[in-house]
Amino acid sequence: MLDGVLGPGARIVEEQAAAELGVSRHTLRAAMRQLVSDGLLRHEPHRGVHVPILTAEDITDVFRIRALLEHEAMRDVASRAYCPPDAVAALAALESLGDDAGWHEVVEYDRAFHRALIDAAGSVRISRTYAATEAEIVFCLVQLRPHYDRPVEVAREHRELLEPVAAGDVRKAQRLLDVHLRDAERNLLGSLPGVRAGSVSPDSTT
Amino acid sequence: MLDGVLGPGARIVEEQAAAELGVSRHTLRAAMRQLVSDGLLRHEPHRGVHVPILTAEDITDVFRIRALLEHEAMRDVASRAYCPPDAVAALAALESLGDDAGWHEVVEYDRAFHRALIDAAGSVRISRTYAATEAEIVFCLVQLRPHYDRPVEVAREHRELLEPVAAGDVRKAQRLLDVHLRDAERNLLGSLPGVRAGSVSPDSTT
DNA sequence: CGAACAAGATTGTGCAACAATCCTGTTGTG
DNA sequence: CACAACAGGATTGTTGCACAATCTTGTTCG
Repeated sequence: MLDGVLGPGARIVEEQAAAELGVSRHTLRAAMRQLVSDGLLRHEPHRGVHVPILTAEDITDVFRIRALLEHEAMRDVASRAYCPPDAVAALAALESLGDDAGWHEVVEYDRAFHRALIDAAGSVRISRTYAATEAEIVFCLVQLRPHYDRPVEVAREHRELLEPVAAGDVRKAQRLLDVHLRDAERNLLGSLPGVRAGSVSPDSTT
Repeated sequence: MLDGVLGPGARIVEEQAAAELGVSRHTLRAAMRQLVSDGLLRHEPHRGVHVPILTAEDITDVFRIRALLEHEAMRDVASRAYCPPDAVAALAALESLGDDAGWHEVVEYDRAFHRALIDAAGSVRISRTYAATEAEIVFCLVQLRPHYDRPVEVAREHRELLEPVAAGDVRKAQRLLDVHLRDAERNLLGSLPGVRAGSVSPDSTT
């Protein structure tokens, strides 16, 4: 629905958006309610909904709960030395990607890999929470368009991540996951503009 | 909205419920969507929403993510030796309760205590996730009405929990929290009826 | 120049209606 | 009698229009 076509901070006007999407206002409101509860939109009473502007704190916070969930899943999976088939498939897809692969493809398989790990933990509530977090993660990616490594690099890193899982080496798996997530967070924070154009608060020099 | 008046498994018919609450179907659907996203109701397309029936797996799952969130918050708070004022207040309220205090009051302050700990971790997403989990926890409590200790017992346990937090003893705080949560889970699982009356599946002896 | 005010825009909610889908009881057939 | 097809009612999903509540904006007046 808003895979990049709506800039951060953009306001969504119900009637206009409903007409654009060819649905009723009620239906649109229902859909937006869903997105608001997923954290993809912000809602203020009588002031409409708008695309949130990500701050460094937001990114840090997203990665905090992401790390929490993934570490739990990793501990669970690695302690059983269970290698999720979906993760293997995603890894294979990642490795088959050439250097000319699009950014979108890499992100897609990267997501699939991590999601496979999460789902393998066998908790519907962890999966559900991660789904919401994942939505915010791709939201970060869409807004920030960070630097990303060549597919072969990404694939190598994930293969290294999957190795100790299959071997049942919990400690090593956790350590690698920690590095992996910290790298991703740093990558995102690095591409965060210091001040977004047009939104400087002119309070001090009135 | 459904603090016990709606039994587990009960189906909610939109028109009827809307009339009862004196609101429009749209407003009711919006409210139910919210509750569904919070896990308090289940929704199946074209088949309406109904109050979920809790299984042992559900309780285990709820407590799994609850433990995850609380341990993270506990680690954060205890490592700073920070004693959340709201938790202290909740504890004081808990200690002022006599043995004749109602079940509802005890639960209320118990919730406030744990929520204070979570909020003190300073992550809006962790707080948000915990809010959803908390909703399911009280849902468990409402459905199962488990045995609960005398208020003075509950207060003592929470005071013991808060002590190492203030002292900055992360390890001890985590250990006590672990015991606390396992006890609560066991308590709930114990009060889970083996087979709920009226919903036995008559598949085997047709 | 700033505050009160009015007009317009937008959201929040309601009512009535209809298509799509599900559930249930009936009917016809072997 | 058992069973499948079918028709009817019930319920959900969506739509359109309407109006009150609230916010925003531009204007006027002191």
